[in-house]
Amino acid sequence: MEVIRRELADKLTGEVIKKTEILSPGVIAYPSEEQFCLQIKGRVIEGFLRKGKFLIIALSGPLKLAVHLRMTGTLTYLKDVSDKAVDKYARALIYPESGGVVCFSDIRKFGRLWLLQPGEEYIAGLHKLGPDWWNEATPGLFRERLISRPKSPLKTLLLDQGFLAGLGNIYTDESLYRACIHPATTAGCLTNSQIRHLFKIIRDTLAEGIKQGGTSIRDYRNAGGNPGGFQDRLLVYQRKGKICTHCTCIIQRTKLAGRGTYYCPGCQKQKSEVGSRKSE
DNA sequence: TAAGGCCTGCTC
DNA sequence: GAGCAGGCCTTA
Repeated sequence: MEVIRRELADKLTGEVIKKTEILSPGVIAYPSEEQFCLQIKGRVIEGFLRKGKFLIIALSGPLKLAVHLRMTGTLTYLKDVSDKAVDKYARALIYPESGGVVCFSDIRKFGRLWLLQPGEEYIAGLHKLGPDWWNEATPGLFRERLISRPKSPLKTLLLDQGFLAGLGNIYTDESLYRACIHPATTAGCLTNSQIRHLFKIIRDTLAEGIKQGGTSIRDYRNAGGNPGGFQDRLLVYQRKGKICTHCTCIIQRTKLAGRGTYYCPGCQKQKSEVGSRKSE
């Protein structure tokens, strides 16, 4: 989402919204489709913010357009408005006055848009988000929050958007692998130096993902409609049965916090027994 | 905290 | 046909 935010900010800041087409019922979470189209028309796009996995488009008024892509959503800016350019999973189209179209597509129909007045941020659940991993988190804050939930497994905490916002399943597994920490390790088991190390690894992993333009295992596309490159750099995620890049173990897949979870049984030892890598 | 639900498509 | 998928909400 950070990749998309940056691209859209470059292309669309200062544009005026001419009209909107809703192609799939239910894609507008709030307000009604009719009110959404009515209220958004003529607004100036003033800026692009992000909180966790939400994109927040600041509009004149002031209004906020919040977008969540969930699993398979994409938000692309197309210069060509013809039907050929808009894919069959397009759910909503937003037309800037100067041409082109912003296309919200979503195979699984989980993604949603909200048009919010000041004070209505809670309707999209924005108030439940913890500090953002990229913009707001600090090692001290991370430590403080880990201490408050000592019995929770790290996999659960890192995926919890109310704990700290922005990490999904891929970045969680990749970060824990890179930090040599088993995903079931409980927060209370970490030493201060491990906390600082994990914090740095998570930020580095996010930085690499952003630099690579995101992770396109299947459906993710950036705002230009192009795939990212981080999927080629994944070290554990979706590598079940393959050999660990650091030891001779086979990458395992299990289920934790209700999600498919990949780890190396050699590098990521369970709980109090923390793994290590001589090469690092 | 775990499971089910929302949806569709892909892989095995 | 079964199981899985970059997420998150509701219910039990």
